[in-house]
Amino acid sequence: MNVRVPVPGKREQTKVANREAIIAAARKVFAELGFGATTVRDIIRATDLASGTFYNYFKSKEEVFEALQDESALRIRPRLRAERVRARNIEEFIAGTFETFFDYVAQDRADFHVARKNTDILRVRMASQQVIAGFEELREDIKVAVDSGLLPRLDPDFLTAAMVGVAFEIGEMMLARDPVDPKAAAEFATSLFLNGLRPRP
Amino acid sequence: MNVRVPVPGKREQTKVANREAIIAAARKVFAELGFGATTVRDIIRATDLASGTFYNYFKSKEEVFEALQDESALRIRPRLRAERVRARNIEEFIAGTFETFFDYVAQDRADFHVARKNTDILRVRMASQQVIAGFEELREDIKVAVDSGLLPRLDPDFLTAAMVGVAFEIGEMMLARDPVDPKAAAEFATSLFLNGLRPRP
Amino acid sequence: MNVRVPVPGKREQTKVANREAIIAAARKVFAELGFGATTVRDIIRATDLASGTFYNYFKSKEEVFEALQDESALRIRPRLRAERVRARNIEEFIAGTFETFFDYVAQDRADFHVARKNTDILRVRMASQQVIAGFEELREDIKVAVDSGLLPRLDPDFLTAAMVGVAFEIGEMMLARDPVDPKAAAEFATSLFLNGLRPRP
Amino acid sequence: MNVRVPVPGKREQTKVANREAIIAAARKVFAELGFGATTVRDIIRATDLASGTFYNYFKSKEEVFEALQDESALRIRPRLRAERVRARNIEEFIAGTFETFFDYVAQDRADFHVARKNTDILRVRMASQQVIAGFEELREDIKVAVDSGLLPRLDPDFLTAAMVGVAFEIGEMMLARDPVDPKAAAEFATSLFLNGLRPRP
DNA sequence: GATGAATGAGAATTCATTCAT
DNA sequence: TATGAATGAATTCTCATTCAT
Repeated sequence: MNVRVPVPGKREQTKVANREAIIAAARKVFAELGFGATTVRDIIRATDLASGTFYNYFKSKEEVFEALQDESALRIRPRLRAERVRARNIEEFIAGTFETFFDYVAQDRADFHVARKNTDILRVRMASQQVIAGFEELREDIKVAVDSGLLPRLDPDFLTAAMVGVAFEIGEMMLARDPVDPKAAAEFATSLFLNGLRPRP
Repeated sequence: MNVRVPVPGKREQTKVANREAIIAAARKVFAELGFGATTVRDIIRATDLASGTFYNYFKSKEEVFEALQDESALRIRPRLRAERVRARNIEEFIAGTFETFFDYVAQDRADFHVARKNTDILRVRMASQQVIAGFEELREDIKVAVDSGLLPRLDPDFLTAAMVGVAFEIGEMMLARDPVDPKAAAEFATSLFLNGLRPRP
Repeated sequence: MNVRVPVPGKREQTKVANREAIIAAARKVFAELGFGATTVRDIIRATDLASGTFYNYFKSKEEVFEALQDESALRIRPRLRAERVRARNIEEFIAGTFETFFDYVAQDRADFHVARKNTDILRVRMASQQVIAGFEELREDIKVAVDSGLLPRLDPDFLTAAMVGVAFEIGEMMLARDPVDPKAAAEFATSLFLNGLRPRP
Repeated sequence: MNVRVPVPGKREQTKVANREAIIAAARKVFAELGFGATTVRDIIRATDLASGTFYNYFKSKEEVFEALQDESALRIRPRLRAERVRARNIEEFIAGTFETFFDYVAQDRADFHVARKNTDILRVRMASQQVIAGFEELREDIKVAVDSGLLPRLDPDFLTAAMVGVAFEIGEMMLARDPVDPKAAAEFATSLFLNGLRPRP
C-alpha cells in the first residue's frame, strides 16, 4: 500500500478553479434569474465545463447556493464581529454594525441581490449555515452587550430580529437608489436604533 | 364518457366556490411545501377538481400565489390603514401599526408562514400586488404624517423599509415562540421605534 | 359531490388500447434487445405515444415486464392446471403438462424468448407474480397428486424445480431448431420423467 | 501531483493481483446487486484501485462477468468431465455428474447465485465462453456415451438441456434450504434421470 | 501503469399545458 | 364548463470512458 502525500499540482489547481468557476457562475445566474427559476443547467451553461462536472463538486443547486452564501457570510461576518467587539459604547455598537453591513452590501451587490426575480413576486433571503451563524453571533454579542451594560436590558432575540430586518430591508432600498449611499443608510438605521423617532427633549 | 349523478344535499360547486377551493388548497400546500417545491399538480390534487380545471381560474401557480397574497393583504390593509388614519400622535401611529400587524400575524399564521420550507435554506417573502400596495400605502401615510408634523422629518422610504423589515422579522420570531405573544412583539417594536435603545435622560 | 358512473366511452377505449400498445411494444423490444439492454425510451419509441404517456400506465420497465409476463402466465396457467386436474394417472399428469407447455411455447415464441440477448451472456427468466403463482400451483398440484397416490412419494419442491428446469431448458432448445416440434420435445420430457434413462426390464 | 511513498511490508500490487482484485470485487458486487444493477463504478469502488485502472484490465462489466464465469467454469468443468470419463455405466455417469455439480454449488454459493436481485423479477443465468464450453462438453460426452451404449439412444441436445435445467433449478432450490444438502439434491436428480417417476415393476 | 477528474451522451422522470370528450 | 389523459420539452442525474498528470 502506498501513502499518498498531496503536493499541490495542476490537478489540485484545476479542482479549486473549477469549484470557483461554478460558484461564480451560480452567483451570476441566481442574480439574473432568481433562485427558484435557476436550474443546474443554467449554472453549468454559464461555465465552460461539462454538465456532469457540476456533480463532482455539488449535489444540487441548493448546495451551490449554500456555498455561495457561506462565501459571502465568511467575508462579512468577521468584519461585523470585529466592529462589535471593538465597540466601547452603544453608539459604536450600533453604528459600527450598520456601517459595515451597508458598505459590504454596496460593494457586493450581486451576493445580496440574489433574487426578487421570480416574476417579482418573491423575495428570497439568504440563510446558509454561515449566514445563520452570523445571526447567531449577532445575538450572542447582543447578549454580552446587555450583560455588560453596553445595551439596555431588552429581549435579545427581538433586537437581533429587528437589526436583521432593518439591515436587509434598508439594504434593498439603498440598492434601488442611484447613487447607492451606504453612509446615508447607516446613518438612518443608526439614528433609528439609538434615538427612535420621538424627538428627545 | 362518465355520467354525473348529482347527489342531493351537496350542492354543485359554483365558479366562485371552485376558485375559493383552489386558493384554499394552494394556501395549505404552499405552507406545507413552500412555494418553490409546490407544483400545480400538488394544488389541484388537494382539491376534488380535475387538473384542467385549474386553468379555467389561474394561469400558473404564480397567479394563484398572488391571488392568495392579495386575499391576505386585502384583509389586513384596511385595518392597518384605519389605525394610521385614526392616529392622533406618533405613539398611536407606531403602536397602532405594530399591534394590528402582529395581531393579524398571530391569527393568520399560515398566510404569513408561506415557506422557509425549501430545504430550510430560503425565506420567501410575500409581495403580491396587494402587498406592494400595502407597502405603498404605508409610505404614503408616512409622508402625510411627516408633512403634518406627526412624524419627524425623516426619509420616508427608509422608514417604510425599517417598519416592514422589523414587522416581518419580529413576526417570524414571535411565531417561533410558545406562546405566541403579539402584545409583547408590538411593545418591543413600538418602543424601539419611539425611543430607540439609548436611555433617555 | 357527484358520483361518477363509468360508461365505456372513447376515453376508456383509448386507455385500454394504449396500455396494450405499450405492452406489445415492450414484448417486441424485450425480445430484440433483452431485458437489461432495453430502456423505457426504447419501448415508447416503438409505439406512437409520447414519452410521458408511458408513465401514465407503468412506473418503470420492470412494471411493464411484469405485466407482460402476467399476461403470458394468465394465458398458460389455466390450461396447465386443467391438464393436471383432468389427469387420471401419472402418464396423463406428466404428458399433459409438457405437451401443453411446449405447445404454448411454440405458439408464443416472443414471450418465451425474452432474452439471451445481452451479448449472449445472460439468460433472463420470467418470474412475475403470475409466473411465480404458476410455479406455486404446480407444486400444489404435485403435492395433491402425491397424496392421492397419483405420483410417487417424492420431494415436491425438487420435483417442481425439475419440471420447471426441464420445461424451460428444453423449450429453448426446441425453439432453436427448425422446424419447431413441440410434440417431440414433449415426448422426450415425458419419457424422461416417466421412465428415466435406464432401460426397463 | 502526488508522491507515492512505498510502505514496507505491503508489496506493490502486481498486474495479476489487480486483475484478481477486480474479479473478486465483481463477484461480491454481482452477488449483492445482481448483474443488471451493478455498474463498473460499483466494482471499482469495492477495490482500492482507481476507476481508470479498470480499463487496463477489462473493457466492460460484461467482460469482467465473463472472466468471473470462466474462472468458475474452469474450476468445475474438469471435475465434471473426469467424473463422466471415469463412468463405467449409466449410474456412474448420471450420479457422478449431479454429485459433483451440487457439491460445487454448495461450496461456491456466490458464483452460482449471481443474481435474482433485480427487483426479484429476474433470474440471470451464467453463460460465458467457458460455461458454454462446459455445456458443449457435456453434450459431447453424452454423444459418446450414447454411441458406446452407456446411455440409451436419445436426443443428446434434449438430454443435455434436461440435465442442465435440472441441475440449475434444483441447485437454486437446494441453496434456499437450510441446511444445504447436496447429497439429497444429487440423489433426487439421479433417481429421476435413472428411473423416472413411474414405479418399476 | 496508475490515477481520478472531466466529459457528455443519454436515461429516467416530471410537469405545465392542451384538447377531445 | 369540467374532465383527465396525452403531450413532449425540460430537468436532474448517472455512468462508461477518456486522458492529462
